[in-house]
Amino acid sequence: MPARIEDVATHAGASIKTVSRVLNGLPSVRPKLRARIEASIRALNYIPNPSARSLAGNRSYLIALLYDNPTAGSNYIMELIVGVLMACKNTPYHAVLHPFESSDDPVAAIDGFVARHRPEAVILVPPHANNVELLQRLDQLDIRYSTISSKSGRTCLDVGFDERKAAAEIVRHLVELGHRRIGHITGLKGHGARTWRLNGYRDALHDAGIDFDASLVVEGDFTFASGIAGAKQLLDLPKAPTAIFAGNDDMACATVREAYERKLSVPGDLSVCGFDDTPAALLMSPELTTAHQPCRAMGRLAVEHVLNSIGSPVIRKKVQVPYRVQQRDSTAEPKSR
Amino acid sequence: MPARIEDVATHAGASIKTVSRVLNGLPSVRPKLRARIEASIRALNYIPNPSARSLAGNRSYLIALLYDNPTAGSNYIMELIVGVLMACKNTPYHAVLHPFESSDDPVAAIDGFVARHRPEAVILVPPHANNVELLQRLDQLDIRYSTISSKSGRTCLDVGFDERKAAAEIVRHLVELGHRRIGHITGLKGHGARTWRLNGYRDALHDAGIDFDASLVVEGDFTFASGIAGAKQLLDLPKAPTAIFAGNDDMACATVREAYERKLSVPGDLSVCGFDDTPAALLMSPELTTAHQPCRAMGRLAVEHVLNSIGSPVIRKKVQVPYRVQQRDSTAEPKSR
DNA sequence: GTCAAATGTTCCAGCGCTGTCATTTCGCGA
DNA sequence: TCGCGAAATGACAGCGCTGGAACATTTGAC
Repeated sequence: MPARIEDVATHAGASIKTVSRVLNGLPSVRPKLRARIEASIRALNYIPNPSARSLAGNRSYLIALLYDNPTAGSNYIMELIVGVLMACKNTPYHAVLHPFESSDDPVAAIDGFVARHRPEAVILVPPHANNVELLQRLDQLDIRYSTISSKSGRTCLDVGFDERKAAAEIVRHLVELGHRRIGHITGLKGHGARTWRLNGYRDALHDAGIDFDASLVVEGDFTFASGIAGAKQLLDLPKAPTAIFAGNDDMACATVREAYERKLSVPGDLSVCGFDDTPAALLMSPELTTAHQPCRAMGRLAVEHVLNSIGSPVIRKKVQVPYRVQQRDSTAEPKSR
Repeated sequence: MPARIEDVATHAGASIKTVSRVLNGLPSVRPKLRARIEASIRALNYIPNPSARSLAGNRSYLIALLYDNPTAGSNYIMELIVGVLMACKNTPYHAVLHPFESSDDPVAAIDGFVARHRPEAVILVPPHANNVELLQRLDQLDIRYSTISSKSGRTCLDVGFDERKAAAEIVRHLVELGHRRIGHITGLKGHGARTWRLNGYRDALHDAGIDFDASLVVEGDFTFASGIAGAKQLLDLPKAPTAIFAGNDDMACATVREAYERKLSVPGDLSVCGFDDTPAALLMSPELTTAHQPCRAMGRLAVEHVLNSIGSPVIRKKVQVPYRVQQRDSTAEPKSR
């Protein structure tokens, strides 16, 4: 049987309540007693019983991670999870994963989930992070949350990185290589990522004094299939682009595939870049030039910030983590300049 | 304030204890009363307080998923997690993820984890699933566990699929295309996957009446880098193979890369197949022929079986799920036959 | 119709901790 | 040295549920 708080109290010659104070980092314990109690805790290898703690304190010590049901290869979520778990490690909090379809009624899903687990904090990933109704419901329930890369302004606390600047940096890299006709396959409408990356693309063109050509921007939805369609559309253009900036890595892979189908070499005949730096970016041949999305850091920060905000009034702020553009082998000078 | 068990009892005109029996599926409640109580539960939208339940019943309702700290792109774990979460959905159990380095002292790590969370069941993924010391410790602690694809015979309950047969099927596919010189890049020593896949390779050669040629089998460790090294070694052979069966998809991707470096076309000059069917297999050009590893199903089954075994004596059995060989575009007839 | 066995129900204590509030101790100035 | 207010400490109830024992009711055999 593991040690209980009572055992620690006896061992340290203090009262249960005082031990509790030490455990919870409350003030009003003299340093000397505190040290003695801490020693007893270590000596007895005492670990508070989480259930008893939750019950008595009416707290769950739970952080929920809400994300869309991953279809396949959601490396993004996996990395985020790693970051979240790492951040929880040295806290009494513990993460509960809750994947759920954005197609279901999200507010009802939240209500059910909250009733069941009573999380003290929630972390939301797009698309849920963009769902204003959902965020409002959480505010109503007085549950602190932080979002990852939310495009919604009303978010309580958002962690992300400057996707617009990263996209611009990628496109600038293409411009510097000598490309003038640069295509873009966009992400899915409604996602912040779509807008930011598209805007970054436009920024870079503008900075380089290249006129925006609407025919060089085609609609995608972040899937491989949409990348194929987008690449076809761009490469069928009377004056095809010499480089394509795809809105994410999957669509970039699709673009490479379509280029190969047309016997175009990458990067010889066509430069391709993606966005996200998924593991596939390194497995591809050639390795994909892309922007590295710092998922682990974002997960970690989301946890740290949201835990800080528990018990405090709602703060609204945006936190940005550094990103990195990975120049690899899928981009090169255009053949004819 | 949410409803408590007492409210349900009052509402249904029964005692608290009887409601508790209904909640826990215990016998000794007349169908009529049971139905009335169930109606009250729904009417009041009652959900038992998990902390109170755990505290009073001295149970945690926790299933731990132990895995190695994923370096990157661990789609395998992600899919497993999805399966595990799905299986927990309609049980009172809830999953705790615990990634930890296999290089640390695993037994100490387990002891710490168990002390903190007191999981009622544990699911282990390789390499931890192969760690006999770890499994013994869990037996000592009287914690039921199930393993995924463990190569250890002493495992309590293992969920996997017939990797040997799957590998043989892949190699047979190459043989049927007309290949006679088929190379193999192995997995990391110590992993069951390495042995099973290698044995499957040998089985298929044997069945086809092709003599085993040790020079066609080179050491890999499941990483991309080792795949490059392995492919180099095989393609440098005086009589290079016309097809390479890599021990996993990452090494297959590396083989494709190395082929491209040498201006060999895939599958024209060299057929390549992998194993696992990671998302990258579909993003590659050409799409990779590979064996689909049914991770979700394995995660789900592991949960279901291990939950059944809680409270019962240890059962030792192996459960196998169906796999699927995905024939795609990275394999074709050899050029010269 | 009777009685014992079987089935179903109620009562009560207590799981291990925290919150409230009463009590003790301390530090400091007079 | 004493007295006082503030800080430190402790006693106790109770969080919501389950387990076991005691009690009540039903069932079935004769």
